[in-house]
Amino acid sequence: MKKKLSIKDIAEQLHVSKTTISWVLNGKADQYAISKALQRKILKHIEKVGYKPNRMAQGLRTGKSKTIGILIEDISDAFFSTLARRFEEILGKKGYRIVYGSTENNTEITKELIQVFRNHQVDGFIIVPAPGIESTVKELVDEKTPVVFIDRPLSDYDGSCVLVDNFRGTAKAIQHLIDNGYQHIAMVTLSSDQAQMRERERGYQITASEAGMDINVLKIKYHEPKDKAVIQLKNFLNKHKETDALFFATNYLAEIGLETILDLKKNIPDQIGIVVFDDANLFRFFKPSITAIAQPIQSICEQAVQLLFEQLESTSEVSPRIVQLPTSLTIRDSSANRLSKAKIPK
Amino acid sequence: MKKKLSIKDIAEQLHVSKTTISWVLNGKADQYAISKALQRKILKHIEKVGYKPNRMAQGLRTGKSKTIGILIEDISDAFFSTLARRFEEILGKKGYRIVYGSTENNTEITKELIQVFRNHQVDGFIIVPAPGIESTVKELVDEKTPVVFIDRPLSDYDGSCVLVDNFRGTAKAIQHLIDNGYQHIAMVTLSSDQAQMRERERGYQITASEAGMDINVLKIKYHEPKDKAVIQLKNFLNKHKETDALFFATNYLAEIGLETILDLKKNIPDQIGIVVFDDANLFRFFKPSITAIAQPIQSICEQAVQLLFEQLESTSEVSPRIVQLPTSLTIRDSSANRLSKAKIPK
DNA sequence: TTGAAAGCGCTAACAG
DNA sequence: CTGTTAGCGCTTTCAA
Repeated sequence: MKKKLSIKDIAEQLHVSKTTISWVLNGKADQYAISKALQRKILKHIEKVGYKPNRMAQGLRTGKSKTIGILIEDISDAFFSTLARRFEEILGKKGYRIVYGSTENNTEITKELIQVFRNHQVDGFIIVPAPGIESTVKELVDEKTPVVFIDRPLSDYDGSCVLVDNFRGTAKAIQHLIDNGYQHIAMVTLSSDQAQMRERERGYQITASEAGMDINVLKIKYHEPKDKAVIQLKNFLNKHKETDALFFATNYLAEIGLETILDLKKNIPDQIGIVVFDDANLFRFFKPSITAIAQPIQSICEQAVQLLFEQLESTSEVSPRIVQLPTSLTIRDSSANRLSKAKIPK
Repeated sequence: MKKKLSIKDIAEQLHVSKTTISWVLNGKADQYAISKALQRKILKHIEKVGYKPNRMAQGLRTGKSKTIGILIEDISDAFFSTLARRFEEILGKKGYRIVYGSTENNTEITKELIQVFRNHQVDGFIIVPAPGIESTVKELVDEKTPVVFIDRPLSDYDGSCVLVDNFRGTAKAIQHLIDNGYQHIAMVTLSSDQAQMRERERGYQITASEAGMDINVLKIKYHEPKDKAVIQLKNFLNKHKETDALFFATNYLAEIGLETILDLKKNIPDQIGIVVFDDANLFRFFKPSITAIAQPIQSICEQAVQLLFEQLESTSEVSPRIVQLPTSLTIRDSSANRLSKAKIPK
C-alpha cells in the first residue's frame, strides 16, 4: 500500500522547509523571492512523485473547501440536471467542486441539506429555494456565506438572484395560442404561491383577459400522484368542455397533461392546443412536437456563478442583485391550430 | 456576524472537557461510562446552541470525509441523472454526501476527476469507467480506496462491478422484433469496444443470425455531431433499403434515429420498427410510443452501494465481486408491426 | 532568501 | 468516570 505523501515528506526529500513548498505551490514564491531554480526544482519533484496537497488540511487551515453546494428540486429532472451540468462545467473551470442535493421543494429537506453542507464547509450556495427557508438562509448570511438563488426569489428576503421573465414568457406563449385561433385557453399549474408560479399565472390571466377570454386555472398539488392528477385534469376538462388549448406551467405537469389527452384520445393540436413552460430535448420527437417556453439555461448558470463570485471574492458586504433573463418561445406543432383559419373569421 | 462554534466553546460553556463532548457526540459515551445525566445535558446544550462539528477537522483527524465521488458520463443525461438521484437517496440515508463529475466517457477527464476527488479525500468511488483508466484506478486501489464500477467493467482489471445482462436484454428485444414479423433488423451502436456495447452487439448478432437474418450494424462515434450522425444513418438506410426495424444501442442514438426517421417521413412501426436500449420516462408519450429495454436503476444503485460498503467497512482485503442484474423489456407501440400477420405466413 | 513554530477543530491514547 | 495532550497536514507570522 502506497502511503499518501504530505508536504512534510516533500520537504524532507528536497531538504527545504514546508513553508518554501507551500509558497511555491500557492504562487507566492516570487513575492517571497524564492529563487527560480529552487522553484523549478520543487515543482518538478512534486510532479514526479505526484504530490497533491490534502484539501481537508488546507480547508481546515484556510476555512475554504473549494466546494459549492447546489440545492435544486430534483437532480433527475431534465431541467435541473441540465442546470447541474452547466454549473459543473463553469465551476469546475474555476477549481471548484460541487456537492448537490435534491430538495423536492420541501422546506425541511432543504433546511437539513443546508445544515449538512454547512458542516461540510462549502464555500457558497446556489439554491432553488423551497418556501419557508428564510430563517436558515439568514443564518448563512449572518456567517457571511455567499448565497445565490435561482429560478425564484426567496419571499420576504432579498438576496442575489437569477430569474427568468416568467410573466412575459408566459404572456408571449398565450398570445401565440390566441394568434393561432385558440379561444378557450386554460392553465394547469401547481398550487404553490412561489413567485415563479404566480408570475406565470399572471402572464396567463392578463393576456387571456385582455383578449376577452375567460380564465380557467386548474391547480395541482406538488406531489400529487400521477393517476390522481390525471383524474383531476379529466374532471376539469369535463367541466370546461369548451377548452381548446392548455398551458402547462411546468414540464412535469405537461407529462400529466399528455397522459390525460392520450387517455381522452383528443387530437393535438386540432381539438386541443398545447404549450409548456420549460423545454425538453425530447419534445421535438413527440407527435405532434410540443411547443415550449425555453429558459436560457447557460446564461442562468453563468449569471448565478458571477453573482456568487462577487460575494466570494469581495471582502466587504455586497448588496444583493437580481438578474432577470428573457425566455424564448420554441414553436412546434402542438400549438398550430389547423382549423384556425375557419374559426377566426367567425 | 455570528461566529461558528467549536467544540472548545461548548466545552468551556459546559465546564467539561472536549473529550467528553467528542465521546458523547460519537456514541462512545456509554463505552467510557459517562453519566446519562451529563450526556443529556451535553446533547441538550448542543441542540440549543446549534453546534455541529466541523467536518474538515474531523476529516483531517480521521482521514474520512463522509463523501463519495461518483463519476458518470453526463449528469444531464436522463439515465445517469436518475442513477445520481438514487445514489443521493441511498447514500444520504447513510450519512454520506456526493460529489459527482461528468466524464463524457473521456479518459483524460476521468483521470483528472479522480485526482481532484482524491485530493478532496473522498472515502470511495462509484465509477462508470471510461476506457484506459486502469492505471489511475490502480493507484486508488493501492491506497485501499474503495471503488465500484457500474454499467460496465473496466477491461483488464477486476474490481467490484454492477452490470446488467446486456446480452440477454438485447437478445430478448431482437427476438421480440422477430416475433412481431420484422425481417430485416439493423443495429445502430457506438463505435466503442467497451464491454456493454460489445454485449449488446453480440445479443443482436446471435439472435438475428439464429433466425437466419442478415446482420447490419452502423457504428457512430461517441461525440459525432447530431447532423452528421443523421446523414450517416440516412446513407446506411439507403444502402440497406430492405431494413424494416432498427435497434438503437443507447438512448442518445435513438434521438438521432428518430430525427432521421422524421426527416425521411417513414412510418413507425409499419415501415420501420424501433427498439431502444435504456428506457426514458417520456418515451411513452411519443407517437407511437417507443419500445425500450429498461435497466433496473434502483437495484443497480442499491447493489453498487452495498459493494462499496463491503469495502468501506471491511478492514481486510475484499475480493472483487461482480453483480449482474436482469433488464426488462417495456413493450410499446414502436415495435408492433401491424402488417406482420400478412407477412408471417409467407 | 529561507526556516521554525503556532494553530485551524477535532479524535483518541493515556493518565488520573 | 473525566481531563490532558499529542498530533492529522496545511498556511502564515515572525525571526534569522
